[in-house]
Amino acid sequence: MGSTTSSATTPPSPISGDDRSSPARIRDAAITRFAADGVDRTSVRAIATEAGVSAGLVLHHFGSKEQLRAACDEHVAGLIRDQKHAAMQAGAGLDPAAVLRSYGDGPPLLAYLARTLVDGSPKVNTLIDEMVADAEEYLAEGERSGLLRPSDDPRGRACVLVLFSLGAVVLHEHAERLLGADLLGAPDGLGPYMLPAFEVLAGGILTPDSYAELRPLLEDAVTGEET
Amino acid sequence: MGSTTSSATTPPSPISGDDRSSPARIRDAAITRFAADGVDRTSVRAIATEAGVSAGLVLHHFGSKEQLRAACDEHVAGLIRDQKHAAMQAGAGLDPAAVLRSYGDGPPLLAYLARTLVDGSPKVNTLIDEMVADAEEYLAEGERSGLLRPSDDPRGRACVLVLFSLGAVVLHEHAERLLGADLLGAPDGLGPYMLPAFEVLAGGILTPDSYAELRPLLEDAVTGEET
DNA sequence: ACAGCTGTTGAACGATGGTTCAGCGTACTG
DNA sequence: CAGTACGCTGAACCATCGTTCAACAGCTGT
Repeated sequence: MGSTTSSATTPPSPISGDDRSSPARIRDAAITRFAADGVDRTSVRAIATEAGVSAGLVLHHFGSKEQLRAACDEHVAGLIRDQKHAAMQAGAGLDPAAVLRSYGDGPPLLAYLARTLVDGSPKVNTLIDEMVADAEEYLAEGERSGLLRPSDDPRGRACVLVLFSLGAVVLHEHAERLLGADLLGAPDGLGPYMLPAFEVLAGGILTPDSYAELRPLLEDAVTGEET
Repeated sequence: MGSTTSSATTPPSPISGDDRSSPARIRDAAITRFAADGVDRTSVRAIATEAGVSAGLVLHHFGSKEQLRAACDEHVAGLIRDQKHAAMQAGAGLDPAAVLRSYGDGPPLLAYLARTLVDGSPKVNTLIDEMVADAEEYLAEGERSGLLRPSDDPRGRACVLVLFSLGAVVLHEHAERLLGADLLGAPDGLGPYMLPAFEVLAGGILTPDSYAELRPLLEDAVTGEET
């Protein structure tokens, strides 16, 4: 769009009110586009347009699309870590995705994470590992305080809870269609998902009697198959 | 690769022992490649190579890559429905993915489903809706028989359980890394995931006291935000 | 004022991929 | 045996995309 005739005092800040440096603008534009359309369906030119720069500048700053993607992974992982540590001071508990929904202004972190979780990325993998470790610690703490039931396999339980929570985030499109719940946005609109999820996770679905009855059956079935 | 000088009695069955018709071979090859690499990263030529035909024939039979993808969606959805109805005679219960793991010989249905769940497809969407409806029915039956706890929101509970189960399947790569569990293969190797998952889903993670205590808090928080 | 550096652009190149098409061989039909 | 239809191939076409490169503008130091 030609505002080429206007002022243009300095190369930076060519379009609207965004006075950050070009690399930062490009990185956030890439995160936004990657989150919305996926990495493969996003072209370097589309990122450049979103950032208000030329395609050449994107490659000039980041070398290649793959390196840009790696930079986005690292940046998002860092932001999520910061957000998480800030939330740990407060006391956001079990849901590892809860701490990310409050992030409103910047790039769409949860949507980017949902994409990257299925595409695969070493940086995000270690982030997930950290989430599991944090969850395990949280669960142990809740166990000590009498809030949570003890588990036969604390680490396994932490892994499963993280998988459940992030899996629902990855399937946010279906959660929207099935329940009308927006898992990516602000905590508003979470209710239709959060209430039944809490019911299931808090109290389970089995009656106490059938739990005691079915438990050894499953253990035998699984261990019997693993010979 | 010329075996053009040889026999070639009939155009079909050009390579190894696969006497199915070319469209069926192409469709299954596409399902395999789509499941392994994703739709975007799979070229028509790669599908043709996997099926042992030329790229032109793929488009000759299916019109376009997108129509081929739609045909794969429909075929996989049909196979899953058959598999599900066959399993309903037996009695495979809660886990909607369990019925698909037993499918060993044909194309990788679960892996294809995991890809398509995030890419989005109308055909698969209605399949998921059916899974939720089936799960709700199963849960109601278990409720009546005294096996399962009653729920304040039966449909919400069914949705959440399907989301958890399919979400874990979509994140099978992380389940493998975190737990060493293979969520796509045969029921062997499921143990490291299934045991803690059963523990969480069956009995919940909260102690009965804290459940009764926390429950109204969450309800107030959610409904209070939804004004 | 001159040289040099940095940020930036626009055009161009090579590769890949989806799609089209003319032609070839084989099987059925009259 | 002639003719038509069909399955199938290989080459070619065109768009898109990642990437490279020469050139340009503004700032900086001398």
